Amino acid sequence: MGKFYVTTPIFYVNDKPHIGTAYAVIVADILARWHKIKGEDVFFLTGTDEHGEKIEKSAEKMGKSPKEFVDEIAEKFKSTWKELNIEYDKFIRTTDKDHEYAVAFITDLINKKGDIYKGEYEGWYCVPDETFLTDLELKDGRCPACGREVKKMKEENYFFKLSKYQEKLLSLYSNNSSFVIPDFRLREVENRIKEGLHDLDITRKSVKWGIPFELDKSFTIYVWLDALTNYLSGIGWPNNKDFTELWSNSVHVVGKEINWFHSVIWPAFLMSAGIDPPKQVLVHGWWTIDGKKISKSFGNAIDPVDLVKRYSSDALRYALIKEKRIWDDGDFSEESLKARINGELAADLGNLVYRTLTLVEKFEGELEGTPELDSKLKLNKIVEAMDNFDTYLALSIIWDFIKETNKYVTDREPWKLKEKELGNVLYNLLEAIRIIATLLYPFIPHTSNRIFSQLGISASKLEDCKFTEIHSRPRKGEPLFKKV
RNA sequence: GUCGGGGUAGUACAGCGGUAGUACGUCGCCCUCAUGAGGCGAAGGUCGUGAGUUCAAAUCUCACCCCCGACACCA
Repeated sequence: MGKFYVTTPIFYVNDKPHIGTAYAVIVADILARWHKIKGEDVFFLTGTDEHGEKIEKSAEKMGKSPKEFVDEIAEKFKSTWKELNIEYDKFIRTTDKDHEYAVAFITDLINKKGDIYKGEYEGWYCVPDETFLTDLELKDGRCPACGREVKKMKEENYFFKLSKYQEKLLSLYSNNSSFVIPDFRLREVENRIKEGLHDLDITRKSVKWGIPFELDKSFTIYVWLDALTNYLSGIGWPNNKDFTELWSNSVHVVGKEINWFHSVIWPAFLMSAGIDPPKQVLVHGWWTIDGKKISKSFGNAIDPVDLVKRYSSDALRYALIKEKRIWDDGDFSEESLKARINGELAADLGNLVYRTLTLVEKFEGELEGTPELDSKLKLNKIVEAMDNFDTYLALSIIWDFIKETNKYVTDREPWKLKEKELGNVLYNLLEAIRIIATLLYPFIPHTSNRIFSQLGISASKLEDCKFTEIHSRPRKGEPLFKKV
């Protein structure tokens, strides 16, 4: 049986979940469920990144210990994912003991390889951002990220020999052109590497809230070596010996701002530790809200839980996927969400199921016939699109089939038919709906399950997406979507 | 600044060498099983600007303008 391992970024607990974080998790959930209906053995990992000075300070500001603080926020993330109907297998926290063990372990492997050295950093440091900066990076003498003052620093630090892996990384990309999806993100990273890599600082001296750096206890491990290792510790590395089967089928869903860390730094760490790189990094684009960038502080950072409560998790999931391709940027607006609920979910899909089941309930004959709609189903194209992570295209092709099915109703005018002729049309409609519900399951699982239940059947798999025989007696239920 | 993406119908996008397409919106028609749902049709674009290559350019080349992103802790 095939395996599939999908991860989301682990989210920094200094912030609440918003539409952007929710998006990465929804994409991963859709991929996970897609592989499940393909009959594969799936593992879906998400979690939270909980170390660092910012967390320490935020906790202090709220009069809490860092541990109390991160416990609370981790719960907030978990409950949000529950609202969004996210079916993850494990929620990892970087404060988990087994994760901390794995980080110490990989650090040791990298050190034994001779890739860690003590060096001296001289330059600028932005305290609130915990970031070292070069002269070039400063903007008007200030931190380019936050605009605050920087101070001159001369500090000993530990470095990872990233520069040593320049050629190896480039050959990883040329031997595996789909390592980073989409390809322009691979080129972006490739070009930057060709400009030259410099070694990476991997420790912090001033930060207490972190994993101790075993080589020198006066330091803690800085974010990337800690956070990235979650993808291994999440599936039981280093003690789980058969983690390789999952690992060789792994996909990291990440935002474009952290592509560099996942496509360059992470494989370099792994090469150093003697572990294969993940199979693929899927880089998603960003959302604007009503045309404006998501502001970190407040304002337009829409709460996904609020949207779910006012509409539904399926409506939100559908709208986010139907709005843009994964790697594109796009705009989210409640207006467009409503338009999709009314025009697509309610009118195309909901109404199709409802009108069909009304006809079925009035009909007393046999639900059997000859497949007539099967030629309209472009199953291969859907599978191909999904395998290329083009969820947008896949969903569009499924929707074409829904439209064809509605057209079939108009063309065959079942309200004028009776007996065998009517039974044949209803047979075609019910089988089409069953297949539609199956294909939509990864995207809108709750709705699919409601359709299955109205059809009187249990959930079906991708291999069942063909016209067969009907053995159940469907019963009409509530409309799937109400207009808003 | 360097690198990358983009600029196509009112809006969102696809097409990437051979008579400009899809969805939504707008307008008209048909249907009545259905959630005022469904189906059909029409209007609407000098494809960012300028030059070049070609029998032929949204598509290739060059220059320019504008928008967005990455540049080492923004999902």
